[in-house]
Formats: sequence, structure tokens, C-alpha cells
Amino acid sequence: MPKQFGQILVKWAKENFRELPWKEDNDPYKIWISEIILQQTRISQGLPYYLKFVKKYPDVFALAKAPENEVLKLWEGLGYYSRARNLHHTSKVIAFEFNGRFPNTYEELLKLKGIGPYTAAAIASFAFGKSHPVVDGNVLRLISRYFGIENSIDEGQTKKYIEAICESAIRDQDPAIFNQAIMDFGSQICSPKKSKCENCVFQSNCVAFDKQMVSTLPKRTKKIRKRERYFLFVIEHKDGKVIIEKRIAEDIWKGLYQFPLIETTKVNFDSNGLKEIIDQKYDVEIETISQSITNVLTHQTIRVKFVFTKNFKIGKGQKRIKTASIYKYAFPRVITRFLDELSWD
DNA sequence: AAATCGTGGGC
DNA sequence: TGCCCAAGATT
Repeated sequence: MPKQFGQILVKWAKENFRELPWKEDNDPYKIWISEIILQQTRISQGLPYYLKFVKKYPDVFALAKAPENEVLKLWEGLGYYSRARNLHHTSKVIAFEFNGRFPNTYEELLKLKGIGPYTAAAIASFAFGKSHPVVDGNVLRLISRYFGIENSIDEGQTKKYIEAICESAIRDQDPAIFNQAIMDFGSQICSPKKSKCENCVFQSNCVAFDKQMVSTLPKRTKKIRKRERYFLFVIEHKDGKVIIEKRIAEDIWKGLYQFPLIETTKVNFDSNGLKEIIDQKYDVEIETISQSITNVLTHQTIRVKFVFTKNFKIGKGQKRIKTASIYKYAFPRVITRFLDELSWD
């Protein structure tokens, strides 16, 4: 790593500076909220949620005092809901155990739920000026290409190697500026596709550019296995009320609500005898069944049908709510999208 | 260590 | 269209 790497990076960033709302002041709370929201999430997708969160919960006490369901409702649609649950959990730790004082070291931050190596480094540097490099997807890509690292970035060793490189690079720089710069550069110039190599300030030293490996680096070895699942959501709309239940299992959408669910097999899902399948679990009369809706997630493809019924016998863990108060509960996207199309005549 | 956790945009 | 990917963390 040439010593000028950090300098060149910071110089580039100052010429391409863009203000981010959570960096207006150095409020660790706001920086924390923004970093959790931005995990595996693009700024354009996360920004509206950030604005909602700091408006409704201006400080850690406001967040800590809120009920979890309310926090999940605000998070609805953003995905990876454990982030919201951990965010809320950690807000209570900070508010009630630390009396609202935010941990200000990398090591202490790392102990908090939902804060891993990236987020600890981000908060430590952006809020407290501590010298810890952020190593996110942008950084892994940039460093892999610059050094021509052909080992998979999925491996812990590779990540540690890149972290070590960044620790030396950040040393002589302002930590916050360096971290912002390296991520901005990775996302704007050293992008996954259509990298802007023509006018890249690192072109002459970049191994990947020299060896024409820009499009093949970084390497990944993990392959995603996708499961197929088949969900029947049973809806009973009666007297302006519907029945819902909370997802509590260690599974997708934990903490969110849904209509009573029957998970079934492909054969049953596609068969004409869906009634028997439903009868096995619930004592109901079936009216209509929606067409199959496909919900593609990272690790599973879920086929969903909505089954409209009468005389549903309510069971444990289920409750009737007014349709007018559905908006208070957080639902998975596949359900909110369906509800948006629906009018409860 | 490897699998899992959502959603939406880009091509 | 189907696949990749996105300011990762947890178990």
C-alpha cells in the first residue's frame, strides 16, 4: 500500500463531497440509527426510514420508551427485521443501563446487539473520531481490485487481510473523512459493474486494472440455496374485523403479523383440493381463493395464496382486530401489497 | 464456518 | 427474466 493511498482518497472525496443528513452534527444516536438502517441497504431505500425514525424518536430515550410493535411498524417494508428488534433492544440498554450515554470505543460498541465490526467502526469514527476503518462491501471490492486479491471475500481470512490493509491506510488520515471517502469511492468509482476506470485516480497502481480483472474481482464463493415454500393466508372478514397472529418463531418476518397461516407443500398448494388441506388445520368455510403470488426473497421463494373464509374458529395466539386498525400492525410486504389492492367492501 | 435474515433497483 | 447486489449481523 503506497503511503499516498489515503491522501489521494481524501483529496478525491473532498472534490466529490456530498452531505449526508446524519452527519450534520456528530450525534452518535443519529449516526447509529443511520448505520443500522443502511446495513445491506441502499441510501435511496433507507433515507425515508431514517427521516421517519429520527422524527418520531429524536433521541435514545424516545426510542427506548416505544413499544417494540411500534418500532417494527416504522420499520415495515425495509426488511431484515432483526435490525429493528436489536435496535430497540440496544436503545433500552443505552437509555436505562448507561443513562443515555453512548459507548464511545470500538470495543464497547461491538458488545451491543446489532452492532458488528462495520457498524462499530462507523460509529467510532463518525461520532467519536476514533481511528477504525470501515470494511463494507464497497471497501472489500476496492481493496480486492487494487491489490488483485483473488481469494474469496466470503472467507474470514480474506476479510482480516483487507482489514489490516485498511488499518494501516487510515493511520495518517482523519478517520471520519477517510471512512466516508473509501466507501464513497467504492460505490461511485469502483462500482460492481461499469467501474469508472477511465478517470480513476488509482489506475496506475491498480493490479486488477493492469491484469484486466476488474470485472472478475472481488471473488465470491458462497452460493445461495433457495428454498421453495408455500403459504396459505386465511382471511376472515366479518363485522369489520379480521383475524391476525404474530410470527414468533425463529423464521423469516419474526415479530411481524400475518393472517392465520397454513404452510403446505407444492403438491397440496397446486391441487384442486385445497379445501381438505385447510380443513385439516382450521374449522372454516371457504369462500374464495386468490391466485398464487410469488414472493422472491434472498434465500427462499414463497408462493402465497389468500384464502377468504367464513366462520373461522379463532385459535391460540390469534386475535380479532378492526380492519380500520390494521395500519397499527407491521406486516410483511407480500401482505401489505395485497391489502393495498383490496377494499374490504 | 456456513446459513439465514427482506426488499427493491439495475440490467 | 433471472440474477446480482446493497454503508452486515447473528447463530
